[in-house]
Amino acid sequence: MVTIKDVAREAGVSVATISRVLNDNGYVGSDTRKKVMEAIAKLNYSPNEVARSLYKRESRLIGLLLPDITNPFFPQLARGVEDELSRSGFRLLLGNSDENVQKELDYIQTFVQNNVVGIISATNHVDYKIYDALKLPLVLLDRTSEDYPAVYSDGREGGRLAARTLIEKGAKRITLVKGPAHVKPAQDRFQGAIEELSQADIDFSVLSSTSYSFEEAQGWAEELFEKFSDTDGVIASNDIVGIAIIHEALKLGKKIPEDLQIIGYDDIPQSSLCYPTLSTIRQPAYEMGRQAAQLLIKMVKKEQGIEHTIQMPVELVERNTTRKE
Amino acid sequence: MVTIKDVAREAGVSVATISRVLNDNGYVGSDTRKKVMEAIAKLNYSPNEVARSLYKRESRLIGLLLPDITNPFFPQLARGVEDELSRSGFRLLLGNSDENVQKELDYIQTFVQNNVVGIISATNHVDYKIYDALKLPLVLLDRTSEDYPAVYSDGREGGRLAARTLIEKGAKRITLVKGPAHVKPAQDRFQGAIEELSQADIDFSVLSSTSYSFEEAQGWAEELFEKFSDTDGVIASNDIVGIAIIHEALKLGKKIPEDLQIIGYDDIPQSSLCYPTLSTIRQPAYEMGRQAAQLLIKMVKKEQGIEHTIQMPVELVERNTTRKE
DNA sequence: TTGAAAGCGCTACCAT
DNA sequence: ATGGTAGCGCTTTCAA
Repeated sequence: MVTIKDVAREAGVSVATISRVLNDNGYVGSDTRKKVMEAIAKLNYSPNEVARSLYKRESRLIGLLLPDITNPFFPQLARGVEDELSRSGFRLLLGNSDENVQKELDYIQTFVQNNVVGIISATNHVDYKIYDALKLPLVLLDRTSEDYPAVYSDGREGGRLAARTLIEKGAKRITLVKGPAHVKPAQDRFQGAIEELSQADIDFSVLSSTSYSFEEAQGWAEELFEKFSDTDGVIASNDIVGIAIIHEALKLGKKIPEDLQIIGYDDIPQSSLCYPTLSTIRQPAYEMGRQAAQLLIKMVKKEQGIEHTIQMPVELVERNTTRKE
Repeated sequence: MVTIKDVAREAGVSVATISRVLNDNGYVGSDTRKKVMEAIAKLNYSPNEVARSLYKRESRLIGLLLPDITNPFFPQLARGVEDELSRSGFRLLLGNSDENVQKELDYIQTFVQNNVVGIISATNHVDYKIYDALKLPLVLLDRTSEDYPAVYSDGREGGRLAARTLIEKGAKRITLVKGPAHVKPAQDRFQGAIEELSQADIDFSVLSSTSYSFEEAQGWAEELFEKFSDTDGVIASNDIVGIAIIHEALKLGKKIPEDLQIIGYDDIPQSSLCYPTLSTIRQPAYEMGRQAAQLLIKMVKKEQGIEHTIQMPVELVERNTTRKE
């Protein structure tokens, strides 16, 4: 390992001088600077971030906590975060919590132990106490909060929009699939849908799905048609479930969207690749990730007048599981 | 921040003693140990990993370099890596390279600067020189290599299997979709398929797709049917492309699998959720991630008799885009 | 404009 | 069995 001392020796100056040119502060004579630059290049030196971090008590690392990167909504978020972060030279320490408080605690702890300069958390099973004790800038992602800065999309409006769309397009016996109770955004969209549905002259039923995993989605879909076989409009708790429902409906010989309309939530990439393509409420996941990263960076830099929460708009994406006019 | 000194003061012993109980080495009297434990608990102390890392010249961090977490094959890999790594107390520094050599270099550099104890790389646009200079344990993932330890699945056999399956199931005019030339595993499966196809009495054509992105997959699908409209069997370069092809075929009114059989590659989660469900060659992505992590950990621990490469088996998953006997 | 040296929090060696 | 202390690689005073 080549250290600052080696560079100092090579350039014939002190380590203090090397540090000055590295960080571009303090006075350095132009010929001295040149010598130093040459030595750095010659030895192919790059400073040890760990030593830096120890002294300054802060690294260039940011902790990102996700429920599960394997759920197709999150890679987009993660990518948005990373792209924005790396523009400012920050790197990502990644953890999957599986909505498990213990794992969440463990990750938060190692983030702190590694001097991360801030944390972005997209978990739902949040134990507030963890975060209250934290001295670090924190941004909640895909999650509303009055207590902490947060970036999320308008779930209630999304739910309303989904319901309104199905109503307008003539569905008469709507089934609303509710997501897991502990997942806050799932509840928001559910409430929004209920609201809209309640105001309309329309029959509807609620099916409760308690997870979002691929494996179980098919189970919910089967259950849905067993319990509500005559439904002609389904508001899915998210796109994964929506796609599973398409699948199951076709298996049962239903015509989409003639017999049955389906609307999903999220607009994950595969929603435009399934058949028929899934109409859905789009959350701008990548953009949400970017915004969260931007917000966090501002907090880290202690900029003034930072937004406390950023609500992103949702949007109806009409594809082929809903009727054209 | 509470440091080892605070704990020492609280417990009325020296920092050396604290360090001993922390690392469980050297002699510590049982009552002293007890006092120390109490002080640690009382102050809610947890050691600064950065200071540790600086002294020991190695952290508990591992760098994971992926082409793009947004591609649905990779979250599985990443999760396998993480789950295995975290069992041994390691944490993940994550980077997406976009197959861009400069980004790859940047990430590798910051990995090193942060004292990572090893690197797992799943990139294809590898600049060997980067890795040659590395003093760190390195495992290549989803990638064959004679020069470095690697974990990958048997792409050639996978390609053969895909072709054999279509031939056996009676496809007569097969179209083979070739993946991007710079993606090594894509070439392996392509070669395998060519091999098998060449040995059979069968007509086939090759369509070259130069990317794997969702956005472009549809384009390849359209192109495929423009150029080879009478094909009755498609070997897709991966599942994303396979799903796009299903989609396009249905749009054109083709019956699957009667008129057209399709076989994908990877077995990403959504392949069992599309309609009809996609027959495919499964790569055990999660397991590959785990194996890579295990291998790396062994290297880090300098265990003896470590495998140099691990080839994982591929497997035909028969679903509904191929005919039943 | 430059250098010497203290110190970030920890580990490990050498004393005792 | 325990304590003192040097030193990991760096940044930042303070002096010169």
